[in-house]
Amino acid sequence: MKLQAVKGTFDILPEEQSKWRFVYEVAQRVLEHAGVQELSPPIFEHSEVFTKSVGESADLVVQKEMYSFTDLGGRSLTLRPEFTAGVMRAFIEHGMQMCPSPIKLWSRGPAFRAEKPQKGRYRQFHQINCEILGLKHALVDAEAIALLYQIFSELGLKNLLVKLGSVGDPPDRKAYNQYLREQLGQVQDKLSEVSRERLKLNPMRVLDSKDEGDQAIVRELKRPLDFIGAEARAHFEEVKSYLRNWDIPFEIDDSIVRGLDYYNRTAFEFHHGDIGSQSALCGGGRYDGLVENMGGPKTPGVGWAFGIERVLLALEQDRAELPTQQRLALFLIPMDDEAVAEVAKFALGLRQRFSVEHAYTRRNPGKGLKEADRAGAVFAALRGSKEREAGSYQLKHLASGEQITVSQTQLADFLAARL
RNA sequence: GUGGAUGUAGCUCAGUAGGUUAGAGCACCGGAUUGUGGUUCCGGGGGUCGUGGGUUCAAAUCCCAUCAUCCACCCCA
Repeated sequence: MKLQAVKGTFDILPEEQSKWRFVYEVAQRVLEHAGVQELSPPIFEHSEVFTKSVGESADLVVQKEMYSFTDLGGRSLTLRPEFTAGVMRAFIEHGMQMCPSPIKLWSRGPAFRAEKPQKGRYRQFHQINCEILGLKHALVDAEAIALLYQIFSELGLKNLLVKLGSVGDPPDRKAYNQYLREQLGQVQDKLSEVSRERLKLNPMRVLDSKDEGDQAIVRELKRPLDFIGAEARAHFEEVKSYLRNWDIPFEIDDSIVRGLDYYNRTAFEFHHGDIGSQSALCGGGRYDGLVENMGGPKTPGVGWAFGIERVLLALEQDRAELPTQQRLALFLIPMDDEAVAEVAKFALGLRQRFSVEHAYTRRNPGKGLKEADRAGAVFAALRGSKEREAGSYQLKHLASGEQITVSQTQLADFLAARL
């Protein structure tokens, strides 16, 4: 059988690297300018790190999508399906609650879920994650959203849709779930099969149903927002007023829900108009109970993560200008055997300042220049017996064809002036 | 997990009423052109037609299975 990448995984090829770096660089700049520090947790953790964090209702769904294995020491380990749990574990393990609040942490890298692959949905995918811990203020929720908005804007994304909602505090959710069970329970036989299933596990997910019959029923019901308590409502209003004040456009989604138990109050998603069924670029929200759930000190927090694959898809869809590979500055062409060693040594010195490649065997000028073109070089420099006598190179600007003789001692400075 | 589409050269794709040696464009290599490139012209290499079975005198083509990709659903920490 021919070897190939595992289902749902892919190679990032050399010509694609620059756009990935672009996303990392923009995110890093925006986040670090805001005092967010990078924390890199391991790619795998004890399985309990993830099972503890997700809560019970999600167990069934979530566990079968995790890549878990037993190592040689008999430990049950899991490849991270997301960043939050690992970051929280690190936060607790290193006693970071002692740091001045808020503690802002970001992470990047691959994560793993055993889902059925599709465009924009892979088994190894890549995320940039951000958590702001230690404060309950609405200002922090707004800042988290603002950071994300700034990253997406600087990347050049258009057609962005920011959806904002609130899932309230735990008692509010309990009350709403109770309400849904009562209301939907009465019309159970009119619901789609999928929704009946959801009704058992997580009634709020019925609101997401795409079935038209379900939608008709759901439209008559009260929304999660109708159930949130006074404090959560005040918090929500405050988040909105910050965002308005900062000119960050958003729309209220009164039925926004979260798959996991640990979320409370603010929940948000960023969507992009047209990248197929996987339109969510990012999800995030507040999770005041999480750190405590995981055995740490009571610590409020807000976080988000976005998927790089989907953001790149969205950028392509928007025809955003992405940086291309950095061009090679100079390609050295040895025209006789003696020159091969000369250009190789010359290149070593020049590489302190420029990107320089050379041919590894003798070339006649025609071949050499063709090769320089293919390497994408800005300049080519030819070296043969005449140049050796003069201690020089024939330096050629490939785009214009302009060519001059430059002494080898001055070539670096000449290049620096012209690039 | 459910339903559907697709799979032929490195890439994009032709090629099926089953029938010599499976094609094109791009890319690659060589030559025209041994001290000056990108154009042009000529030539060349590269395929067990995703894989495995089956039907047949004969399969890229028909049937079954399997793997992979894509689309919708599902899920989405």
